[in-house]
Amino acid sequence: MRYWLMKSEPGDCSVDDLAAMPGKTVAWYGVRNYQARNFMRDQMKVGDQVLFYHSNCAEPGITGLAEVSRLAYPDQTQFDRNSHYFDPKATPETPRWFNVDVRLVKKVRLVSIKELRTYPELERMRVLQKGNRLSITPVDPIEWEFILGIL
DNA sequence: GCCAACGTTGGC
DNA sequence: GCCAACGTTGGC
Repeated sequence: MRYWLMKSEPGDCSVDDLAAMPGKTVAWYGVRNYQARNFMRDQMKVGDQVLFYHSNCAEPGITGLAEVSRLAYPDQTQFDRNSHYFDPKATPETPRWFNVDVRLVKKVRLVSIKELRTYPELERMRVLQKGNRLSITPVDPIEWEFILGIL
């Protein structure tokens, strides 16, 4: 089993939005970065554990624990002409973008990026590295355990 | 709103 | 295949 951190803009889908979804589950559509896509398509398994992270907002940080609830399948928005995520180069026969489903396990207290930076144990986390923009990053099991310990 | 960092695009 | 230009991300 692997561990991940997945960024979501709260204006788009906050942890409370996720909690209100049927089955507390959301399709993680809209990823248009190949590295992030490859993580979902090639590595994520049902049951993988996820840190749900609010990005691009007033208080960025971890706000929930979640898990992968469905293996990657073609992102439906790539075929939708009216979608912001429409990709003219993608076809149902040769889809380019994939997404998993993510289910909220539980909401947690906000662990801000500022707080995360205070722990030497977490200084190697991808999300804390300068210039990091990747919306999906692997989390070391040691880091996962440490974070569970401070919730 | 700023801007550094990074990814993608496309002309050559 | 190079690389300048452009677009996006996301903390601040």
